[in-house]
Amino acid sequence: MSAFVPSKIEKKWQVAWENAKCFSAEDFSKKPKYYVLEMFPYPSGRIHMGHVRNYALGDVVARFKRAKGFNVLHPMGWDAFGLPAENAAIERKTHPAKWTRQNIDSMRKQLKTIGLSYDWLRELATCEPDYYKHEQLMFLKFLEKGLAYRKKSWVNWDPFENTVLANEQVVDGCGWRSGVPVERRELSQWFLNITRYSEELLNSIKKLENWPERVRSMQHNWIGRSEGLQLKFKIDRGIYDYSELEVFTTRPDTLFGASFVAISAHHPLANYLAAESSEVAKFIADCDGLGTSEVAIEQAEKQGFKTELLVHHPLINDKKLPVYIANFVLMDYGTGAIFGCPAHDQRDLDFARKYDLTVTEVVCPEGEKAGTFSIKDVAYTGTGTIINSGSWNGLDVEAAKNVAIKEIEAIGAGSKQVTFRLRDWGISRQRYWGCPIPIIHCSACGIVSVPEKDLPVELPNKIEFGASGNPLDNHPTWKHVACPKCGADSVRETDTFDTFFESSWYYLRFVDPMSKSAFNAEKAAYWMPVDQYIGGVEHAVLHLLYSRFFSRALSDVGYLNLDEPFAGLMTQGMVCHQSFKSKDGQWLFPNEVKKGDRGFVSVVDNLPVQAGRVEKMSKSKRNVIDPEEIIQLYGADTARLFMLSDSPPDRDLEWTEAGVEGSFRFISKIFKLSLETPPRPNRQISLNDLETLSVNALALLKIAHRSVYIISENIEKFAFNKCVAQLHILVNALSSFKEKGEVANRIKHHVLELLAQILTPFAPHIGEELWFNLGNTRLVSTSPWPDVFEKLLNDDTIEVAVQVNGKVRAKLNLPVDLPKQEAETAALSTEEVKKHMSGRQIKRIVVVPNRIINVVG
RNA sequence: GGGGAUAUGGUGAAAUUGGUAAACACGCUGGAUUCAAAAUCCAGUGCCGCAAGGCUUCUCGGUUCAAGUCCGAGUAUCCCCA
Repeated sequence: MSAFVPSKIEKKWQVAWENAKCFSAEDFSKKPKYYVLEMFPYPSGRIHMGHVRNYALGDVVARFKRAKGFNVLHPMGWDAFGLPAENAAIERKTHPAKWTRQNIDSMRKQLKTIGLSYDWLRELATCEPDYYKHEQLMFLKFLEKGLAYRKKSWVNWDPFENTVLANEQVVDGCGWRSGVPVERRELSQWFLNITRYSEELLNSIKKLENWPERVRSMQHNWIGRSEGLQLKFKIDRGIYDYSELEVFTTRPDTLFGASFVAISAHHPLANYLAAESSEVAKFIADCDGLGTSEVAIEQAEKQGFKTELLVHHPLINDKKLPVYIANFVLMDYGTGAIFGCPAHDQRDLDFARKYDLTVTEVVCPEGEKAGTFSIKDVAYTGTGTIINSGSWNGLDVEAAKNVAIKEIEAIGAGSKQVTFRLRDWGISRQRYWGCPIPIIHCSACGIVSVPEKDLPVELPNKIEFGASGNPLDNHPTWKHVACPKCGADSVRETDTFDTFFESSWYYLRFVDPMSKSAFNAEKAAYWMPVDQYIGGVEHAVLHLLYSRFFSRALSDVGYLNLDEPFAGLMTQGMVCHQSFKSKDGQWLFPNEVKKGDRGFVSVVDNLPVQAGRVEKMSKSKRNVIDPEEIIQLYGADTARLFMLSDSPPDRDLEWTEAGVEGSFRFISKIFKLSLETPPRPNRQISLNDLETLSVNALALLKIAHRSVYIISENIEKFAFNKCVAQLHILVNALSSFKEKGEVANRIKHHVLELLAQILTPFAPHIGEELWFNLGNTRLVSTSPWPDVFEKLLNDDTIEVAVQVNGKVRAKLNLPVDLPKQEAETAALSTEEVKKHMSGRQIKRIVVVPNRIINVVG
């Protein structure tokens, strides 16, 4: 018998699929449409196991839906702009475009060895002018509608990468890629007005029923809506044009506990003061060292600078509060100014203790007495009864908030206000390898859009890297251009878009990838939304939120009519592997380690190796397995099957050698079955044949049809691990079916065909091989999903557990739906029940039909 | 500090949503085959016990004829937010 060599069959079927063009999506087909999309990869040069898992998951869905009669769109492309290409350019002296395109070529080649059912005709790469020219036009349309604008703003500056980072790209005060502490700088930046949709983006989360709850709540928190009061404090002696200071608070109920007012270091008032006092200026400069992330600011020690200003408390006559400039007040949240109520806010309390300010308790928790309750080092932020607050005393916190707002509104000192945590999206990046922003700066006309006929603004091909700063800005000629309005010498915008711009609309380009416009609106209406989107949970906030914003913004400027781009979302867990460290503390690759008699040892010197945690595969920890090697050794089907076995998709998966071997054994077993297929019978079996079958043949047939049913159900639920378990059950049943003869062969042939069909979404190559060896001429990848003989799903008898006082004492095979009376009789007549009930009275008998009989005594 | 998730054999995990806990797989043990090994096949495998039997879903308590599943309190790990 010939052994199973995956490379002998896999290539063959990949070519067959390509020749048959069987995975092409058809625009406007009569079949119902289904759009399944996996997050497209950054072309780093090689695929990793995370990709294999992601795409194996998507391919199960795509192949299943296709077999179920859907017109499936399942495309793949490349998120091709980004910093690594520039780093590679510096390190290896290759051009980013060349490096990127080579990477795409080798990754495409690798992906094709996995046998994924993509419509490759729709492939796109975001670094091609044919792609990015459309987003330049989108940007100009956003600009016309006020959805894009330019403002000076404080940004996180990564001094290593010489670029601006979004808040989300700052982790623990450091750049997410560079790991270098970020600084604050003020720059003119382009912004997209995502906050215009804050309320809408928040409310629509409700509609995303097929998204994981976890992602929905992360988006909810990220947008961060809060209701509160915006109120004005009168400044005791006005300064410049300031006679009032406007603050925002979510706790208007604590107004009587206010003991100071604090403004951000970037508040305009602080700027005025800095101009006059070098002390203030120095304090503000210190604050800038903090970065702009909320976490960094929160963790830093609270510091303030006491100004000479005082403000009047709006509700207490003659009460004046000092004004501080404080490092923990954010300029771009609310009004950039707060009032501090130390008793009921921890930051305010820390601040008050440090600067010796009064602490007045105004909320009394339940169980405390108004006269004796006092705050020490921990602020009380819970609910309770209002005290020390004049006429508000006795109200609860919620009621007091409403009263406070009403009273402040009545005296004209402020109004109810809704504030969001979500900020507008800064999209300017000081980089070469991104989409140029189609703007020209003219000294006479100001900011001028590049006329549509001049699009795309392409990146210059010749470019120098290495000097600090933006390579485009350093380019000798590229930025110099005549103003489209007046013809004067002008300069181009040299910033490029944040690469999240490209990924915010690529799902729309797949709908119509050859279009001269961004995409055809009818095609978008046909295909959108994406029915099932699959990718890593690390994009739970940014990419998904930006995409949700984009579909709305593009609709508002006339591209289409769509709110939510992704109807269904599935987030997959990480692919993990054990990590190893040598004696001298170096991380080791898995193939540098072997299992010895006592734990792990190095393959080089047999010295013991320290086994580390099982954690996400990463280059830095070297606990990586290269998919290409796995596919060469075991084949794509094995790799795919392993990815889908055991762990549910949303959980982390541990890559183990033993597990892969197991999957390989299973695929080999099916290969063996495919070599011993019975001859193709001259007619298919039908329900009429059932009575002529042997017990074993009927049992096999039942298992097969149940498998079809169970696997169909579980694919819909993404419980692919349960599907694989059921495939094992079916294959085990087939291997132990030893009957010979014409009838047995006909059953076996039928069951093997079912197996080929339900196996194909998971392991398509061996599926095709088996299907072909059974005598089929059409590809299994294009065959419809098999029908279930419903009749075979149920048995005549069923095993029922007999309990005495809740403990299982016996098991009975009873006819399905046996009347309760008869079930009781059957149970009571068993030896076990008699034994355990001896000397007891029967109090009651609980009968759950087809499940359980519980005798209580 | 707030919010959320998870906790089941040696391991990854199932459990028809309140009804026979541990399907399926890995690993392990024994056997067959082999000169030997690999591969393959057969059998066993939650724990304690020779057995009868008892115990078992992180811990403690509760509801119920019946709890992995529901309720209350706690512990541990992870994630998000501050």
